[in-house]
Parts: sequence; C-alpha cells; structure tokens
Amino acid sequence: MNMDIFEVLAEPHRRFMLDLLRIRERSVGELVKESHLSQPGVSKHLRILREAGLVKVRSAAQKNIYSICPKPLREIDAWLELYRHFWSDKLDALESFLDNEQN
Amino acid sequence: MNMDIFEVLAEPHRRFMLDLLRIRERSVGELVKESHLSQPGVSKHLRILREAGLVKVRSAAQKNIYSICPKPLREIDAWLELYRHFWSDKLDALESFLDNEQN
DNA sequence: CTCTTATATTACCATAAGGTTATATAACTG
DNA sequence: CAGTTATATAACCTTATGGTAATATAAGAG
Repeated sequence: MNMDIFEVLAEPHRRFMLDLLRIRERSVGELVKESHLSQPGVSKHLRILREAGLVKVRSAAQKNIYSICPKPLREIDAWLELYRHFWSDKLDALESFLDNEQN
Repeated sequence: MNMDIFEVLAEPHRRFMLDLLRIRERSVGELVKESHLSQPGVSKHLRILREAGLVKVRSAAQKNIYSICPKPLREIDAWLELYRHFWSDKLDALESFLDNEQN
C-alpha cells in the first residue's frame, strides 16, 4: 500500500487508535472493544499504522500488544512548522515555553 | 462535502497549493501553471480548501486571487501537541525558542 | 489431542475521491 | 456588440478506501 503519513492520519479511526495507544499499549481485542469496528477492521487499520511506522507490535501469548511509535509524526510537525509563524509570534513562543516550565 | 481538515490535507496537491499560497497569493491560472492539474482540477481543490477555511478568494477583474488562511491548521497543531512531548523535551523547546530569536 | 481464544488475511462490496472533458458564467478588449 | 480570457460547475469515469463476513493460523487451556 505504501501510504503517505498525511493519508494515514486522515482516517478518524486511526487517529482514535493512536490516541488510545498514546495513553498505554493495548491488545487488538482491547482496541476492538473501544472502537466501533469489527476485528478485521481494526487489524486492517493497525496494519496501515504499522507500515507507516506509527505503531509497533509485541506478542504476548496469543495476544498482539500494540504500542505507539510517534517518530513519523515529526514529518507533520515539520510541515506545520512552515505555517506556525502565522499564528504564533515570538511572544506566544515564550508564553508556551514558560507554561511548559510550570508543569 | 464537509471534509475534515485532516482529509483536506491528505491530498498532496492541496498541500502543494497551500505551500505556494503560503509564499504569496496567486490567481487560479497561476496555480494551474504550477501544478500538474487541469484548471477544473485546481478549482475543485480550491473549493475544498475554501470550504475548510484554509484559503480565501478576492476578485480582481476576471481573475480570482486566492490567499492563505492558516487558522484551521491550529486543529492539526493541537492534535500534534498531544504527541510532541514524545520527541521534544524542555531543552528542545528552549533551543527552538532561541533559534527563532536569532532570525 | 480437542476446544477456545486471539489475530491476521482473504474475498468481496459500496462509496467517495480525484481526475478529465464539456459547458456555463462573467468580465475585460477592441 | 463579438471575441477572448478566467474561472466555476456539471457530468462522467476509474480507482482506492474502508467496511464486513468468512477463513486461516497459532497459541493457551483442559
């Protein structure tokens, strides 16, 4: 298939699955329960996420445990970077930096 | 149509057109020349970008001049924010802040 | 072993996206 | 006005995507 990362993220279910995996790793079965998709549907999306390098799998008994692999998101981030100055001037940058410091 | 912003950006031609408009506003004709699409093809994508609020039009004689409207990109940025901590710790934040200062 | 659980793959289908050609519309030009 | 330029819309087609049911595979459990 060889899907572009932007296309991969265009699918709402896939973003949702990433949002779940962002919290903690999950088995396919868990993902099926939390999505409104059939098991093959989930597996299909997981395959696309895998091929995009956004998740990795680990086997535990019969279960396949998926976890997030966020590196490829940097490509999106890099593209956005070209536009970020439109809404974030230097003051904003300082603000958000200080905000992060407080947490 | 009512397309999600992630879907809107999934199309490479549309990202390319935004990349052009990011530099400066352009007429439809100019965009046609710089893309490898027919004029209706370009108009179709422009419509989608318009409906997503990513570009705005201004008429000058028979020409329609399109310019960028980057606000909706914040939604992408906000989603990415949830993942950014994976690769950007506070040191990175300081670095990029200082980098921006130098320019 | 046999059964159950867990997941991936296959086959198939419906829909939507993206492209093009043809056409409508509208505004300059001479 | 008649003709040209600029753009949008309509109609149409092809393909890819995303969904499901059915099936294969593989690993526990008893």
